[in-house]
Amino acid sequence: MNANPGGQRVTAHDVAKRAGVSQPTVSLVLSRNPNARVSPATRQRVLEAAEALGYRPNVLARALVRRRSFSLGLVVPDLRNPFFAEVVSGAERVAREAGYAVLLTELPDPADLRPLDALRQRQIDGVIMDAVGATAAPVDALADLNVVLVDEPSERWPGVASDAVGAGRLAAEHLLSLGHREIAFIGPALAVHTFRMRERGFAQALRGAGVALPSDRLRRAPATAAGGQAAMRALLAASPAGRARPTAVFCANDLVAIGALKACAAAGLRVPQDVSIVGCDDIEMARLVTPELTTVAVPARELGARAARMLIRRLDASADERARPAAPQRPVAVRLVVRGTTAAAPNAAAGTP
Amino acid sequence: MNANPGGQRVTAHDVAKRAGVSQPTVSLVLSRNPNARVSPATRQRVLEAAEALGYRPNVLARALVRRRSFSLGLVVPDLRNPFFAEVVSGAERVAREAGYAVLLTELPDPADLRPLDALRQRQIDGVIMDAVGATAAPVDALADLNVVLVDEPSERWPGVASDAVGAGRLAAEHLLSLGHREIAFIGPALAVHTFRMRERGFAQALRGAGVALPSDRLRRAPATAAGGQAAMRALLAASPAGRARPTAVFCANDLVAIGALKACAAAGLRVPQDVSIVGCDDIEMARLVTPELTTVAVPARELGARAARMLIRRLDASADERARPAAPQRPVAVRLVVRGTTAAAPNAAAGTP
DNA sequence: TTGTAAGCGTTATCAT
DNA sequence: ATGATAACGCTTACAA
Repeated sequence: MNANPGGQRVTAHDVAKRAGVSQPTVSLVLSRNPNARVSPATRQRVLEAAEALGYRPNVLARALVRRRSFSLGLVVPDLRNPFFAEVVSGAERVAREAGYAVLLTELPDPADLRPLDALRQRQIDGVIMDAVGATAAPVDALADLNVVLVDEPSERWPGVASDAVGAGRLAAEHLLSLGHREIAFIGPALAVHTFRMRERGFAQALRGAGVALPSDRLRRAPATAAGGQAAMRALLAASPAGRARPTAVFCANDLVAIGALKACAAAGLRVPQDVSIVGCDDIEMARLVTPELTTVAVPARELGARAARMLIRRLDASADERARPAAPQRPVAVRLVVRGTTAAAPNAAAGTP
Repeated sequence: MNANPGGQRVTAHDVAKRAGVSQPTVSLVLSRNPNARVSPATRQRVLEAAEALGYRPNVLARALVRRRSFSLGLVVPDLRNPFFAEVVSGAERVAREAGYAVLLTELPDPADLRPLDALRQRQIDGVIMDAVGATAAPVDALADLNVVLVDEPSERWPGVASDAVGAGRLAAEHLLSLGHREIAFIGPALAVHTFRMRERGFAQALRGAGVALPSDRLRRAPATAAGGQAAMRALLAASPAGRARPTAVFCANDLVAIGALKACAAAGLRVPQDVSIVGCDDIEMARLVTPELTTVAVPARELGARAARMLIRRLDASADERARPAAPQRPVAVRLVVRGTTAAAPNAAAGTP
């Protein structure tokens, strides 16, 4: 059983026979560098024979002898997160157009690194890893593998990242320019680098403008809609105590912001009249909620595309080039997208930047 | 250059040398069926040597000789569509746990089938294709390939599908039971089978209850939020003519429904008091809009998982088993999820089923 | 310019 | 029970 389930019948040998040449000649004309010179006549015959037989080279065999599989691993925690889906989509497109196959794997449990091993056994030329807290565990699971990290800086491996500090700053400047002074932040614990930087950029910009971000206005929550909802609820509940309710909130990503938006609606607060909300990422969903979410757009797809390009460039480079650390990349620019969830602070003259 | 970019140093040969056995013996003890008998002593030595050297078999070499790559193609039109992302996620998990690699490729242009060829050259054992209108073009691009289709019935290849007719029926019954009689439908052109069936189930159930679905209440629109928004706007604009405005709308998927929801908000209509909306799919977004979307849940992840299981089962089957058409699968069940966008019809006693 | 020979790292079929 | 030996389909010297 299992005789040839994959299909694939005709080999370079068959083509050679039909063209009346030797098998290596077929290889020479079909796959190799253009400087391998072969007489136009035989080249023609080989091409015709290949065409006639519908020959498709066996990439696995080629990989075996060339020790290069032209395939890339692509590792994300969870494809259902729209941000990761964008990254994957961008990376896949670049890889495909460069002739690389993409071996996709989710890494639901960052402690279980067997998926990485499976990729290595398949002789991937390199791997793109997104937000897997790569700083910690995988050090030896990734040993002697060409790695490019997305949104997770590392001394050991090159990577691409968005301008997370800038994202936080943009959000802060926007809210400040609308006259907000009572401002809160909702974001996850500091483990994930990108979130940490967004928070830092935001806090710095506030501080620079002389606006405080006291600890009771800094809520930690999982980077999900449910997390944002709960945090916003807590924020609103806590406020009556002494201080005024915040008039604006920056959320570490759009899902959190959308959760916060729901919490406001549930509490009978109007957005943006009573409270302004700014998200981050600009996932599709941001345009689908009502009011549409003001957010900082992070080009996730471009991030994935860049990661793939960087990895492929490194693979094409010589071994010693690859050995020395890559020049740090400029972070990918982000931009503020003003939509419907932000407005001038209540009881304050706007436009005082 | 390009010397060994993939890593991978130690081979079965190295293990054999260290264990003092022949290389095939290593293969025998490590990879093969348990009925291959080898003395406990040598087995032990081989295992130790492999462990010590950190040996990882080269799956490509294995694939070459076994003519079985243990890798699957996974083809979707667009990963950024959350429904497809779910399908991919489900399929990937099953494949991974069964020891298969997943070669993911987007097929942005259904007319350009080169990505399929790239997969075939990599000797995939089979391929899962989602909603690629597989009925038309790919017939020979998929020739002698093990194919499983998702949500696209075909006489030629087996597949998995959700109960699309049932989805439409559930939506209709829900609206009817709420007392709605002035009902509209928004969906894309009839090319995609699943959408066609949802529409059919919906229309049939209405007809069965003696409720008409006149052509001016059947709007065609792309299966996107923008499409739904435009269609809903048109629906509201057209209504004043003679007939009463519809009190309820069923949308072919959640994105369309969310667009419709936005159009209602823009028109100053309250949902669900003035108009009820039902979506289909139950993507995450459905719970994030306000009010939360009533919808028919389609287990997309389960769909992907089933497709992978079906494909793998076929691959494990004998060639002649595979030759005869697979028994048609029961469609995956769907279920109504009542949330906030549906309510009793205005000016009508509810609960008259 | 082209054919011959060797080998990539496995598995599979034999002997022994 | 284990070791030679021959594939698998291709690329890459090296001869001719």
